Amino acid sequence: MTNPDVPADVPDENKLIAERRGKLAALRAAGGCAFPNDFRRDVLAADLLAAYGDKSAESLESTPTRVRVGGRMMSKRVMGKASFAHLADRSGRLQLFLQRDTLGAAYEAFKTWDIGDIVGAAGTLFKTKTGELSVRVDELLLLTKSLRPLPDKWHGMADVDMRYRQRYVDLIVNDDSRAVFKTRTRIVRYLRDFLDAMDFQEVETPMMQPIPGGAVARPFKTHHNALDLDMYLRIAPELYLKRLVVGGLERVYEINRSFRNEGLSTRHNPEFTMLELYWAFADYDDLMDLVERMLQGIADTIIGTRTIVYDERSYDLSAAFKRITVADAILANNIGFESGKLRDVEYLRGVCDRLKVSYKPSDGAGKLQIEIFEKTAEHTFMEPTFVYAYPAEVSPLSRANDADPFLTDRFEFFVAGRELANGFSELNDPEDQAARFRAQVARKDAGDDEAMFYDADYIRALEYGMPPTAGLGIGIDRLVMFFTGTSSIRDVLLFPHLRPEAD
RNA sequence: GGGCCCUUAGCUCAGUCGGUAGAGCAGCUGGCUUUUAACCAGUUGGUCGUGCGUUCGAAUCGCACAGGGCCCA
Repeated sequence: MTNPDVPADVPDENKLIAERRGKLAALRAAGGCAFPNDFRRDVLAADLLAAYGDKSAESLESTPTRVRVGGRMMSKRVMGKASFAHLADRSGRLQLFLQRDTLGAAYEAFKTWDIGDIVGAAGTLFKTKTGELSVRVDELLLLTKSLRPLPDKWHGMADVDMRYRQRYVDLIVNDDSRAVFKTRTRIVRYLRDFLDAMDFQEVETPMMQPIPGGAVARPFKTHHNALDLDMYLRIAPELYLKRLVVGGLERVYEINRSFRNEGLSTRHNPEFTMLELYWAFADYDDLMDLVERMLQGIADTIIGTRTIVYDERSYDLSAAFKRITVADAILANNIGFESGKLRDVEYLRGVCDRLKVSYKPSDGAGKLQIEIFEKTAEHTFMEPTFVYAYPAEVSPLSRANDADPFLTDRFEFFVAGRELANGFSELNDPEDQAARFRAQVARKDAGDDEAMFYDADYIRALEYGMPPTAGLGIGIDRLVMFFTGTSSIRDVLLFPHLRPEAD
């Protein structure tokens, strides 16, 4: 019953693991290689199912097909002198049929193998009585012994905490988890193809920055020893990408991580992936059209339909997306709001008080408008909607509107009540930009630790002249959430950040 | 940060009124040459998240802590 080869020096270890460790020890003791790396497979499960799944049992018998397959054993059914097992490789699953009469000693060995072991097998294709394409195996090898038991084959791994902490187990066991990450990869691939086709150049800019810029957020701080220099993990690549536009790279983009020192939630991870692109000789109207085409393209190409179901609601991406100004959104969602007082600081403070929204004495009408907007309007945008004409006060990098400099030519894009994208015509007036940086520094001095730093080199770059440019940021994690129907950002991050595991 | 809920075998979960801990899967032993949540018989496995308390007696009641989930800010 108990295996005599179980080592004595792991007394506290789980019995199931000890059992498997004993089998591995026996394998080593028998000589030969316990972890061989000379088995080569010549085909994947899914390719076989696609090519031969529809063939009749007779045609498979009359023209025998030899295959070599390998993967993780996911199930094992021993019926005396014959057995079935399912093998999973990166493409899918395939059934093996094993008989003592053909395999001999290897068959007896197989009976001691465990679910989770990595095996290699060779044989010929056939169909079982129930019509499942299978391999009649005549060569069988154990390639990697698995020491830890996998979760219940039927229920899988349900504990969400464990799914995030031990993603490798989640990926082995949960097909839909694997599918989400496959879709994520394809969406990112699509975005690159889309932009490459428009002659955008993909670049990589610093993630460690002496002056963090490009967004309003609290940064992570770190230190470079050799330079004895405090540095920050970037909160956005924006200012570096626009330096490149100054340098003549008229169409650039970057898809990579930014870092913000904020709390964790179902919508926030401290590191997250953003697409940022900068497009010279274009404005924010062009960006809205581009976002529309991008999302429709993802729907068509990756999802296969423009009707996206998210959180039990369906969203049709076919029609042109709605467009509404921040001011109109406030008026539409605050009954009795006096439209003539949208820029009246005292009036806006009164509205904030009624809404129990906190604000700072230094907040102007623009900032107060956004507080009211975020509290009352933002979550109402279920259908895909561009909200535009953001106040200059909260848009320190956006170009002022020509007709009304209180506003900027900026939009944010919402769907399912969540912000997915932020775009604007870029501020390329170096004197205006310098003044806005000074205003941000004043906020920082007043205690706003999310306010921006003054970036003198960025001003210097603008002074060489940046062409009229439009810039866009898209949160890739949230985008993937929307298209995969997942409700937590942790479901679209392979290794989301969690509190450290207790001992 | 606040409120509510969860934590029991490797996994998925039961556990009544406070009275010495249960199932299925996995494992182990035996049987079974076309099964597919294979089947049949037998069987091993527990710091009931951690600590303190109430009690003759705590998985169960109370308090604190840890981790997680949902809602709110």
